[in-house]
Amino acid sequence: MDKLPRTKRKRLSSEDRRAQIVRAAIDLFAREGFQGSTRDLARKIGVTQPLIYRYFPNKQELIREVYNEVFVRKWKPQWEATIRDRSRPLAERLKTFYLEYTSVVFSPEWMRIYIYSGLIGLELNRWWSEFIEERLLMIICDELRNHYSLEPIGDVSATPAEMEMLWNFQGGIFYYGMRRDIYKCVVHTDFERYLEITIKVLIASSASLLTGAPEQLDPRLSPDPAA
Amino acid sequence: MDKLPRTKRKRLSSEDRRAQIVRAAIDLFAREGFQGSTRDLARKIGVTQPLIYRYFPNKQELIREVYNEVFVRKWKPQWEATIRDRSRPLAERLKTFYLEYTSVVFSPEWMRIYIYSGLIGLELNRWWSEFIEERLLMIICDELRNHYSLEPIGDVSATPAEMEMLWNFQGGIFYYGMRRDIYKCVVHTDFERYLEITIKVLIASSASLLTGAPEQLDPRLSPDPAA
DNA sequence: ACGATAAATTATCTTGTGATAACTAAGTGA
DNA sequence: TCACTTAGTTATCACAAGATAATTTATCGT
Repeated sequence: MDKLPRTKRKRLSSEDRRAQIVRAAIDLFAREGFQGSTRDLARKIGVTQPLIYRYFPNKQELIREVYNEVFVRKWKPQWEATIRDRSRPLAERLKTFYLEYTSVVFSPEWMRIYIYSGLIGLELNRWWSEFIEERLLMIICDELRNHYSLEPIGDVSATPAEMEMLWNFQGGIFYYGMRRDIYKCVVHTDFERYLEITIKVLIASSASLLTGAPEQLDPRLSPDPAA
Repeated sequence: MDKLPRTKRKRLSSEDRRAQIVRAAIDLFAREGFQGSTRDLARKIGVTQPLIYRYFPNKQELIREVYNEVFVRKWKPQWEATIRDRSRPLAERLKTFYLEYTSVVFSPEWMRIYIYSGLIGLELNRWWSEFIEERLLMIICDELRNHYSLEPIGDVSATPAEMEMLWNFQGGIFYYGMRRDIYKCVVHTDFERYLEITIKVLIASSASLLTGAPEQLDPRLSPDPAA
């Protein structure tokens, strides 16, 4: 069919070709799930299908590599420092972090592959949830406690109610992306606004959870919470 | 192989067989996604594979039937009345409804098929999201406004901020089920407790959204909010 | 320029799956 | 009881997909 010019078309270095295959695989699997065929994959990058098997012993290994690329390599350790930087207000730190985080996570590749893998039973999602819990939610929990001047997480571990509150927060953000980017639903506010609201709700609800003293939820509609 | 006794093994009525096929298909597709084969399906119910094609012209039609069974037929219109029943406190109505609702939705079949279909691009999920928005969130919005003695939704339509707040609430509940039943993560509180907390947060956050007056979030940890 | 190395292709095997057509036999009614 | 209807089976096709072996050829060091 569309045979591209034969000359100058071949012989990438081993590493380049491998990287190219992984990139194309991410795109393919995000679109069609892991049943996307190696033939389609090969066609996408203009090589023959058996070439894939020079770089990956089987399809499973290719899928595993896609995982690493899409999930593991995209988590920036510096994010943890951003959330912990107490020279800035907590709400601001959370907003900064989540804008960066979602700029990675709110992509069709990330979300679709995440979900496909969860359904296919590859235990990735549980692993990722545990990762999020340890590396993100625990830190936020710590900062929320600090915000209300309570003991850090090191001393008293997060309560079930705290964890669920944080998961509710995290889940809501994830679901916003699902509705907007996967289901293509109409969302009612842009993400930044959504984030502002939901962060305020988080901080306010932990107020009552932690101190028993409710805090103003939405400053827009009431006087400055300096009271 | 395991040929079952030949006698007395055949001739279900057309309707019974059809229903049996759909039931088995729900189970199969929930487990393996829509690429689950008609052969596996037939084997499950002990008939030959071509028999499926006496009841469904092709696999797509079978999938469509699975949809109807799993989603459309399981929504109970009376749920809407439950939420609207103003003789009971709003928090109580919401809890009652969501306990019933999640007794349907928090099943591997429902959730997995929901997600598979969303990824496969069968527009079901968008359709369902719109359904939820119209038949559930709008009603809750109405009741929240009534709770704070504001105009009903008929007069002033839901604001973007209200819709997102409600989606955050709904999404959090959905995500709880995902983590618990699909990803098999450890959840930190049982669902009933989670529901109580999240309903309180919803009502409290709409307080400030609607009236500007914050409400007590968690009565457990503070004095009676009669102050 | 040449020959070794390895990148890439061709040809092919096997298996699984959606789908169809022709045939078989269980139940039912006159 | 016999024939008619139809639930169910057998046999088979076409094709897509993972995987392998044998072969070809681009490229690079000498």
